[in-house]
Amino acid sequence: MPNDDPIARLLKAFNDIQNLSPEVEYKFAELCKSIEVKKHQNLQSIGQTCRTIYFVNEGAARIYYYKEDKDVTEYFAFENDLIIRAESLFTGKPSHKAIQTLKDTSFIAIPAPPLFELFDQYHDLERLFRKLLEKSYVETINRLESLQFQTAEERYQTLMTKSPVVVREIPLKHIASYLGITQVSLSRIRATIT
Amino acid sequence: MPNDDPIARLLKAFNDIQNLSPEVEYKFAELCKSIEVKKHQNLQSIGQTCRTIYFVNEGAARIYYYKEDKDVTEYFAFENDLIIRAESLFTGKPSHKAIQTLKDTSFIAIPAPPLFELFDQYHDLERLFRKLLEKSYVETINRLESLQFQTAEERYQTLMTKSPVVVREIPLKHIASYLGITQVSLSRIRATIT
DNA sequence: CAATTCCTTTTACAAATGTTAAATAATCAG
DNA sequence: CTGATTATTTAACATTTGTAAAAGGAATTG
Repeated sequence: MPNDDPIARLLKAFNDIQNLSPEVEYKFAELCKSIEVKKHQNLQSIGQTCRTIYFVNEGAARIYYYKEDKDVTEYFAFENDLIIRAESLFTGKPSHKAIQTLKDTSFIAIPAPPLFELFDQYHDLERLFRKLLEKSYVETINRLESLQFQTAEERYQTLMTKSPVVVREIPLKHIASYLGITQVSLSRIRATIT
Repeated sequence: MPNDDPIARLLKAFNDIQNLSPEVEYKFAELCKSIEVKKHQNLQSIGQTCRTIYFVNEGAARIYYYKEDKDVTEYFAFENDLIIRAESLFTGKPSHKAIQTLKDTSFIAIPAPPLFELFDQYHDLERLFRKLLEKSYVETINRLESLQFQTAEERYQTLMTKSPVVVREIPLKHIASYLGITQVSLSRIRATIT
C-alpha cells in the first residue's frame, strides 16, 4: 500500500497503539470512506445523532456548539486525530454540537454500527478503540483539570506549550472559547505576556 | 450468591451494561478484594503510580489534588461508581492525585495488570470495561462543557439537579473546588438563590 | 456537656474577566 | 488592486470571582 493512501497511513498510526492482523486491517479498511471537505464547512451539523467516527487525514477541524448564541469550540483535531461527538455516539442521543473544518480537510469516516459489529469478531480491533478511548479520556481529564483551577493566562501558556500548532494556526476567537474565556480577554493576556 | 456480597452486587450492576458469562464472573471475582476504609482516610496517596481499579461498594470517596496548597476535588464517587486515577493508570506515570474517603467506605479493588491480562481471554470483560470507559468519558466531556462556559451559579444549579446526593452529603468546600470556585463564592451563590 | 475543632457565612476590598463599542489590522473576493 | 469582510486589539466600564479576616454554627471528642 502506498503511504499517501490515507487509510494506509491511518493503519500505520494505529500500529503504534495496537497491532492489528492483516485480516482486521482489510476488514477495517473496507469500512473506511475518504471525505474531502472545504474550509469552514460543517462535516456534521447540530441536531443529528452521531453515528460516525472520523479521523483527520490532512487539515484541521473543530467540534463546536452554541451557548446562548455564542460559538464555543470544544475540541481541535489535526492529522491522525480522532474526532467524535462522544456524548452522542455513546449515548444515542442527538448532539447539540457540530464538526466544522478549519481549512480544507480530508477525513476518514467510519460508520460506527458496522465497526462495533467487527468488534465481535476482531478482539484486537476493539482493543485498539479501547486504547484510543483511554487516550481521549486522559486528554479530557487533563483539560478538565486545567479549566477547573488554572487562571486564563496559565491555560493559555499550557496550550502554547502542549499544542503550539493550535496557537499558530487557529483563529484567536476559537482559541479563546476553547480556553473558556472571551476573545477580548485572550487579547489582553497576549498583550501582557508578549 | 447472597446479594449483600459486594462482589455479587457489583457483578449484578455490570450486567446492566454488558452480559458476562459465569466463567468470566468467576475469574473476575477471584481478582477482586474488598477493602474497608474509615472516613477521611486516603485509599491511595499522591505520588504513587496507579495500578488499581476501584469501585465504591458502600459510602463515598473523592479524587483530589493540591493546586498551590489548595485542596481541589476532581471527582466524587458513590455506590457502584468506578474510581480510578485515569491519567496515571492509562499512562503509567505517577499520579499527583489522591483518593480519599468522605465517610466510612467499602471498596472493591481490582489490580489492573491481571485484569488487563484477563481481557486477552475474555472478550466480554474487555467490552464491559470499554463501555465503563465510554460512560466515564461522556461524563467528563459533560463536565468539561459545564466548566468551559457556564457561570458558577449555573454549574451549581446543574449539580443540584444532576447529583443532588453530592449537594446533600458533601462538605461545601469540596463542592466549591469541584465546581472550580472558592468556598466563599459558593456560599455567596447559595445566599442569592435561596 | 464542655471544649475544641471544623465548616459555613459574611464583610470589605482587590483582581480577573465580561461587555460593548470603536479602532486597527489582516484576509478575501471580485 | 481595491473595497468589503473578518479578525484582532484597545478602551472604558460593569460584573463576577478571589482573598483575607472575622464571626457564627455544627459536629466531634474527651
